[in-house]
Amino acid sequence: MNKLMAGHEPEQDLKNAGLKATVPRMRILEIFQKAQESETQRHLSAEDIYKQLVSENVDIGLATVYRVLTQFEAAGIIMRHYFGNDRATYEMDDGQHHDHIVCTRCGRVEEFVDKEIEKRQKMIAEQLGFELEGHALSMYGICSDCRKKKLEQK
Amino acid sequence: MNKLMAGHEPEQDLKNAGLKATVPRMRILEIFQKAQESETQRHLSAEDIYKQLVSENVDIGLATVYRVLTQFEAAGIIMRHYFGNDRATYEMDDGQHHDHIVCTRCGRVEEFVDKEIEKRQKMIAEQLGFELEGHALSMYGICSDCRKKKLEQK
DNA sequence: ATCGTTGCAAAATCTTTGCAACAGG
DNA sequence: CCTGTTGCAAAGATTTTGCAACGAT
Repeated sequence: MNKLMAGHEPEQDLKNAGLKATVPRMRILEIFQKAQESETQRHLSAEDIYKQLVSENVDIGLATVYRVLTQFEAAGIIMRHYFGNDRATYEMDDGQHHDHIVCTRCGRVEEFVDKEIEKRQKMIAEQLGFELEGHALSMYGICSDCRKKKLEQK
Repeated sequence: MNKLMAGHEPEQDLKNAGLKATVPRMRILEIFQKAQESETQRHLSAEDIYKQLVSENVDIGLATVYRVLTQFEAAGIIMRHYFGNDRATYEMDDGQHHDHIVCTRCGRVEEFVDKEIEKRQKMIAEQLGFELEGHALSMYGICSDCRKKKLEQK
């Protein structure tokens, strides 16, 4: 029960973030921690989380999920992304910036960082007279699995 | 009244795109053509267009604006972007791909292209096993005008 | 006991759709 | 004319908010 366990002790993690350790917040944080460890599905929407909680017989409202997500984002526990255009998805914020490539068939998301791209972005912002605050780079394509399926169908 | 005037003859442009030249479509296309020439405000939302038409005493419904925008996008006349997260904005599609940097203070949008970034994106997609279909790179920052204002306030 | 938190329902926002009236070719 | 198009109103989808009840300390 020490700080080294951070990341697996929802109650302590919440208190460290200055948030009361309530049932909804702990359950939601657990879902993110579990998702973080999984190969796929690190990115969850409010609806995803709500459905999972309901299926676990947790009595919760969708509004609460939204409120908790907002609080977690403000606390730097999670990050919000808008991939398509419609719904927001969230993933744990490990402090390391990264960009995404999203499969347009199955929705799978892979993450990457490219120092060269980051460097050129800074340069371009400077040239255009902007003080760069952030950026969002999302690429869209067909992942290896879906490409295989595509070939099999032919 | 010839093809060389394309870009300034809404009626002909619409027919070329396979769309009937109706009043709403012509008015909306004109708005985009005018916006295209302006230094600022090349990016318009459905609401922007609707308000402008209403202010010009054109009898039109917001639903029609949305329908026309969808048709124009399908016809390759305009491109849709999602900068923030909430509303979509559109700009004329000149056929040349470009990315955007958006001022977080005043909403001003500048466009740019960087061959090196494009090249590395292709490379990364390949490494991750994706067949790249597209990408969206938006940077966010404070533009030169807003930086000046910021300094004056201090 | 206190003050933040929750669930519910209602509202807000942006966008799409059903439908009868209308208009372009 | 005939079919596509429009305006209006209503529905959808996602997210936010008001409020009274509830719960952690």
